[in-house]
Amino acid sequence: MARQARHDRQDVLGKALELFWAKGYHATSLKDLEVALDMRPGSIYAAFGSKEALFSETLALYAELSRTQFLETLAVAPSRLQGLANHVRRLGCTDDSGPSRACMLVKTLLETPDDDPTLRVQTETLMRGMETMFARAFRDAQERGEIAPEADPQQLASRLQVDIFGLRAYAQRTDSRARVAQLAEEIARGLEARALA
Amino acid sequence: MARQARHDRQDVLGKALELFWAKGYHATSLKDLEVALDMRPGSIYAAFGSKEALFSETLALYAELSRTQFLETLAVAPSRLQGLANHVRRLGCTDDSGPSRACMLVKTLLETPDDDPTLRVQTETLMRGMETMFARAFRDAQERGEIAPEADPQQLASRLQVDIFGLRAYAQRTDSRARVAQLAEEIARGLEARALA
DNA sequence: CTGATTCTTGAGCGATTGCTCAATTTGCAT
DNA sequence: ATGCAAATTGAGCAATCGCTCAAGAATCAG
Repeated sequence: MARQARHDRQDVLGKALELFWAKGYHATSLKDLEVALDMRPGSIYAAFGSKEALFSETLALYAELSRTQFLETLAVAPSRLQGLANHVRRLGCTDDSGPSRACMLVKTLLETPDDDPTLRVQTETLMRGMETMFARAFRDAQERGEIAPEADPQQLASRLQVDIFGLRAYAQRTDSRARVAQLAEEIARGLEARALA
Repeated sequence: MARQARHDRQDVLGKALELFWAKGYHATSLKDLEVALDMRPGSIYAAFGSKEALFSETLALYAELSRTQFLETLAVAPSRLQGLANHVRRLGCTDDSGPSRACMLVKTLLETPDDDPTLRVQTETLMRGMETMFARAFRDAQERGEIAPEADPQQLASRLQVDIFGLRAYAQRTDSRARVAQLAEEIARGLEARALA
């Protein structure tokens, strides 16, 4: 046996997430990371391989956290449709605690060149995963008779993702928390309006 | 008198727009610009002052073009509400001619750090201008009796901007033109559904 | 032509980028 | 204590970044 690592890997990833989420991939330098992670370049590269690989792990962590948050909201709600609506409401409450009001996946997608073979594919995959989760929730809602049987869960999921992408980009635009919350509320009500009876 | 400039300024700005829109501000290097503009660094700096200043002019041009495109669509339409709906439809038709499917303003907003004193403010201002234009169109529609008199034009404009931001980010995500067009159609129909009588 | 004026060039500046690696430090088993 | 192995360090590499400026090229008036 030998020396044990000074940092917990998950802690480090959390710190990196905060930084990358706030500044974006390109604008974050290794100097920034050295400070934020309290690690020297050698340690960072020993642990993660490259800046891109670290970012990649960070992005996966972000998606996992988002996923967990959504599933929690869904589990607590009295119905699937209510869960979906409350998820939107929750996204609209910009409690200023997060590193950015915008979605990290969207930020990454928009700053990744079309021909990037790695980050781009990963981002699209994670987004597709999110959408699939939404679609599943809508399908469940449908099977439970919450929404019309002729509705298309996949289509509803795409539409919801558009709304969420837009809402969070808009949240980055404006300083008015109230307006963002109002928009989230409107989107949420739009979902609830699909409820049967 | 003396030597005349080799390049037309508007042409150059157009080329720069194409590049910046496609790659984003950070990911575009001066080498890239030298190639795209067919200008050497000295000329670029003599003409525009700095990379950021050039980007800024480019962004303003983008906003102006967007504005023009919207007003044209609005002018052609049989009603204000139809014009707004058709604008969304037009955005959904990703003809692949543009440098990117996403909105350059959103791309810029999301890659600009919160504390950037220049680009950030400009981007927000241009976005606000867009929203105001939408609000005006909704107000006109209201005065013409196209939509309910108790509707809030400003709120409708915000909601529309959210949809557009989302739609175009989603367009960047997926390869399926058909789905993007379908989503645009759905958003457009949502607008038209507000029509009275 | 000459001179004046403006535009263009491109080598190269200092700073920063992502990253490497030999040297060092640390914690464990013995 | 001693030796070993793993973790950490930080000076510094090659490449690139945005950018400058003295020198050259081009176009006018005379």
